[in-house]
Amino acid sequence: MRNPLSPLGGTEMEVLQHVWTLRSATARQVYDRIRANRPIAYTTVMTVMKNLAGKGYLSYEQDGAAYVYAAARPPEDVRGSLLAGFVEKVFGGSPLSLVQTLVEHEDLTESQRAELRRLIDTMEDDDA
Amino acid sequence: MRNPLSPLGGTEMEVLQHVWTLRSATARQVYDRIRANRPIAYTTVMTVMKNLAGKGYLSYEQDGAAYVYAAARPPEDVRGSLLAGFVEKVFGGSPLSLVQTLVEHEDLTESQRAELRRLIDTMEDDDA
DNA sequence: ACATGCCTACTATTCGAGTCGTACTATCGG
DNA sequence: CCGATAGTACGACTCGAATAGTAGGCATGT
Repeated sequence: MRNPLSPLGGTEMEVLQHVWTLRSATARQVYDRIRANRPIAYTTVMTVMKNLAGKGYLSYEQDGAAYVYAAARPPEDVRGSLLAGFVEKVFGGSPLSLVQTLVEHEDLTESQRAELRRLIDTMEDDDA
Repeated sequence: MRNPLSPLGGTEMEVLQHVWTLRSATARQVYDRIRANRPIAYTTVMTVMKNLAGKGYLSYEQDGAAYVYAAARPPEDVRGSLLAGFVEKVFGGSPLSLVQTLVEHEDLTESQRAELRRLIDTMEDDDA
């Protein structure tokens, strides 16, 4: 795909999420966690993690026989980049359209909406 | 890609956006609009549009020699689905994390943030 | 009638994500 | 020292998105 909507595929994101959650993880750990949800081969997880390392999303260091992977870039940066691309390509660059769609499609609870408001208030306080 | 992050690629989204904007469009019209931004072959646009029709995103009817394409699904539905998948895969299913990242990474102007607040207020009014 | 131009149909190629198998290696308990 | 266990390296194959070339059809003006 010469022009992907996202530079990361579904499985790559899945692996990344697990590593982020665990802070640092071996292929085995990630494999076990994914396995809890769906079938996948151990070698597939390994390959994906190596690819992610090759793309600069993960770093690793050797611990005995195994590699221990950790985030090479702050999760928030990665999410931010992905989000920016998504807003651009799906919502024509309008973050507001995105939020509008979000509140219309996702069923937010009362408390979630309150939280959302708080978030925006905080943001405005920040640069006030 | 057996497990894509998004069911649509970058060029497919690009074409879709143009058709949505134009309400209905021929391959030629979309081709011209994309051409204004980057080089692409006319036949590529045709192929993509046909693919999108095959996937149920576009419909078409014959007008003389040419096909006129139009949205087969409401843009908001499509955006909603894509967004839901995105929230799930990139933000672990938390719309709030997404918004948080949004306000931190996108440089929103004062008026955009005000608009954002208004959006949420409206939402709460709606189901109150 | 015919060339010109625009359209479609069909086909092909490339590339990356996803998936996994096999073979090799290293570590550790006994 | 040796087998079992667990890890790595490497390679292979599929599929879909992206890209585009070529062939053929149908109008229209001269």
